[in-house]
Amino acid sequence: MADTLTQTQKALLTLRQRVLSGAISGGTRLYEVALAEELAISRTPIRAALSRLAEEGLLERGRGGGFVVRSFALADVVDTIDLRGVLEGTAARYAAERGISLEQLERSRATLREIDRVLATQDIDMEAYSTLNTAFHLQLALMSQSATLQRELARITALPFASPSAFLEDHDRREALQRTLAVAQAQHIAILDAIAGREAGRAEALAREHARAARRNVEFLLSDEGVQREGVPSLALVRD
Amino acid sequence: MADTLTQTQKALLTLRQRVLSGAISGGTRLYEVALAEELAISRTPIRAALSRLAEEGLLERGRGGGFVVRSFALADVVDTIDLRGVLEGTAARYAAERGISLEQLERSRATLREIDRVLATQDIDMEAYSTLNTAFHLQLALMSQSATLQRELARITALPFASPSAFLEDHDRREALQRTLAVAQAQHIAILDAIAGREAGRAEALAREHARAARRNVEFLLSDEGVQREGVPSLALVRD
DNA sequence: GCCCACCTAAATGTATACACATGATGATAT
DNA sequence: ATATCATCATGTGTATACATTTAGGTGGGC
Repeated sequence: MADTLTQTQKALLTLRQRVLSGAISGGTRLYEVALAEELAISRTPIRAALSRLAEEGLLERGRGGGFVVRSFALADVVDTIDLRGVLEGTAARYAAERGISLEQLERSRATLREIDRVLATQDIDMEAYSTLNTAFHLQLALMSQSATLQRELARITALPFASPSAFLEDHDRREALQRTLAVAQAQHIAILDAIAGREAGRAEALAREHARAARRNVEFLLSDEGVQREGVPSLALVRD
Repeated sequence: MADTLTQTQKALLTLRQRVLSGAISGGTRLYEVALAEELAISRTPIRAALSRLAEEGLLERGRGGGFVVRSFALADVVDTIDLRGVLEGTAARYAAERGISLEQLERSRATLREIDRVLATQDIDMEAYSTLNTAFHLQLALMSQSATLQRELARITALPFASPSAFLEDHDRREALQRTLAVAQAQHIAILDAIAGREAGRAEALAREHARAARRNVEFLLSDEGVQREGVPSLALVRD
């Protein structure tokens, strides 16, 4: 059967979920034997899963073997979001410098039109926005025409707090959210416009600034005025 | 005994060397059983080694399991070097924005003075230069005060052709080499000067341009006028 | 009282037998 | 002649027994 999950895949899904949800806190060492017993899976697939989680950047290899859950301070979160901005800025610059096909341009414009449609409604469908937003950022990576850049962006973006659509779920105040999304969409449009107009420097600067909004969001959430961090899935693995 | 290599380490060293040297060409699939027989090591440590090489970016996981040696086209090489420039540019900018300690500044200045000394001799000690050059680039990463950035720079730099000291071994013409190194050293000095003077934009631009020199070097080596690629270790895993 | 060596428990490292998935091959029926 | 299905070869997936390493505690000697 093709839909049967291997033991490695089961372990991978379970452990990834546990780490991302914060069920296992940063710095915790993961012992193969303990996990094997608990998940009723032998050590071999557990090791394979741990190894892949290390590839994803969720675990670190400890000295003398073993794996430890990676621990992220606020500074790490901010730096990682900024780094996404730098990489997306580079992607935008490449897209502008190298030029993109009419098909690519039209596809991205269509995505932005759909986002406009979602934002026009009174009660915004956040899941739809999130999907479309992620799609636009993915298209931006593709427009760079650099496999290297796509790869590194995918790596960074795999961290939940560095994803382009992080921190969208938890806005308690509707009007603040609508304003934020309107600004973000204006930046999307400007980035694509700069790329279409071959304005490389402008495209890069805009994409950097776009990520900066996410950074402000985090800083607000983790400030005293922010909501409880408990309710924010993207921040589950961030330590105090 | 502490100096005894585990089987995994043996396999890792052997396989890494084979991939880096080009003994196994890009796109080749690596079979566990074959490697296990050949290296007289059981499959378990072989798998562990392959997994770590995938983490290092030298192998890719194939569909349906298995590992394949990653294949780099010229475009990938150029993009990766450029990416190093972008990341080092960001490191330089952070260093300038955030400020560095006097100890850090003096340490880097000392490194640059040593490079000056090496370059002043008639017959340049390339190994000494390479070591010092690598040290300076490492210090630049540290000055960023961003663990995230340090991590990503280390990842990129692990690829032989993206290392700051790549392509130093194979210059046939001495005077061209001396000119290249003099320019590079001038850039080093300017970058550190910009950081010390808190000139963030200048620091970033200079670090980017510094990587561009490596890019020009590759493009020359792979052009018709360049030497045979065979003699260039850094390019062993680059495909035609 | 302190330090060093040894011991032990608990962890990872290793080998290997077997299970399972997949794709190639060839025989057979239509 | 071709399509289909059984069979087999070859790969990874999994479990498990055993080896090895190492950290920590405990004892003895100085």
